[in-house]
This record gives sequence, structure tokens and C-alpha cells, in this order.
Amino acid sequence: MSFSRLFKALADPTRREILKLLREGERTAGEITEAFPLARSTLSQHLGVLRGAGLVEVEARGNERVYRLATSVLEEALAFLIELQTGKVGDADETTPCGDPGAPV
Amino acid sequence: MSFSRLFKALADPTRREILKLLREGERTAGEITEAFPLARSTLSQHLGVLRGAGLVEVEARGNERVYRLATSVLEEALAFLIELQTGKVGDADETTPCGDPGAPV
DNA sequence: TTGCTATTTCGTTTATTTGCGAAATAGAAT
DNA sequence: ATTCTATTTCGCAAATAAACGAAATAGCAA
Repeated sequence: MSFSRLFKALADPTRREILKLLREGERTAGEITEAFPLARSTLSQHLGVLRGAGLVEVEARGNERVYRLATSVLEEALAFLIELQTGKVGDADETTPCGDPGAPV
Repeated sequence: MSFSRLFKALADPTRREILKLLREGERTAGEITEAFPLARSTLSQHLGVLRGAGLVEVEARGNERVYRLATSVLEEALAFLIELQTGKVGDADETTPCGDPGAPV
């Protein structure tokens, strides 16, 4: 997993929209293409970037390709951001169980 | 706040290292520069990108500029990623209080 | 085989990003 | 006022990214 590729993939608004679309369920490449005013080749390239970042998975189904969200890589991004924000790794221990950071442990 | 600028800023490994450095405490531009094998102008530009993304704040202190982490924008990035991952907005209600997503509410 | 549909890859163009050194700006010290 | 130090801005070269249309690939249908 590469944070650079991951964040780079998230940096493009079209790709973020694709992810939001896939959040509603799997879609074929064609369905995704229809949702944007861009050329087929352009969308295909965006899907390639999302694939390279591990943010989507593809399954060939007959003639078409079905894309779905792959969320496991998002956890790593979350961990990175949380660590930046709190100064701690989110390792369960070392943190109060349910928030309340001011609680005298 | 712009997700594009934010994720673009996070997409560069040097900038991520700068953020990690600032996680340990505030640093002057010069101190940051010394931590990397890059030209002063290059680092200054990276700091500009981080500033533009709202990820750092600067304070002019006499001759030098002190940079520190600005974490509020990270919360918005977290919200975006969590929403992708869970299909829900993280609005406190609508979610079980302390994780355990399998709990019969 | 021939053709049709779905999708990706190729080649090109334009725009953006990253890096550098040189020049500009600004406070501090002499 | 001049100089020193700290930092940013400018102008440029090289690399990367985004968009397109055309061509290639691959399954399905006739």
C-alpha cells in the first residue's frame, strides 16, 4: 500500500465522485461512465488509478466489468490521519475506551 | 476547505514527513528545512502547499516563522473517509456509542 | 467468420507539480 | 545605512497527470 498513490487517487474530484457512486453499490464501467461528462477512455483511466490505489475491485462479468468499493485500504488512511491528529497510534490500549480525552485515567 | 487541495497536500511523501515532524511540536521553517535533503526554496514551497490545504499554521516570530500542525481540517478528511467506509455520516447519533457495530440497538 | 458491444490501451496535447538556483523581502544586529 | 540571517517568491527545466480520439482487445451474437 502506498499512501502517495492512495491520497493522489483521492485528490481528484471525479475519482471521489466515483467512490461516492460505488458506495451505493457495485456498478459496471459503463454505468460509471454514464454518470460523468467525460470520455470513456478518461473514466477508464480514473478507474485504473483507483484500482492502483486499492480503492476499488473489479470483477469481469461476461462482457462487462463490475467495480465495487474496496474499503480495507481506507482503514490505513484513517490510521494515518488519526495518528497525525491525536499524536497517538490508534492501538486500542493507551487510549481511553470511548473518547473523553480529558478523563483522568 | 477543499478536499482536492487537502488530499493533494497529503499525497507527497515529503509533506507527510513534515506533518509527522510537526506532530512532535512546532518548528521553524529553518528547522524543517534541515530535516530534509532539499533546497530551502523547495521546502518553502511544500510549506506553502500545506498552508494552502489548511494543514499547518504559521506564526512570524522575529526573524523566523514558526510552523505548527492545524488539525481541524483533518477532521473533515476523516469524516469523508469514514463516510466512504461505513456508508454513514459520523453524526454521533445514528451510530452505536462506542463501536460494536453488531450490537442490536 | 463477421460484426456488435464493452472496455482498455496508445499517442498526443495541455496543465500541474516538483525540484533547483537566483533574486526579492523582511527583521535583527552592527 | 549596511550587513547578516531567515524565509519566500520568481523563472525555469524535467516529470507527472488529465483529457481526448483513435486503435486495440475481448466476450457475445448472428
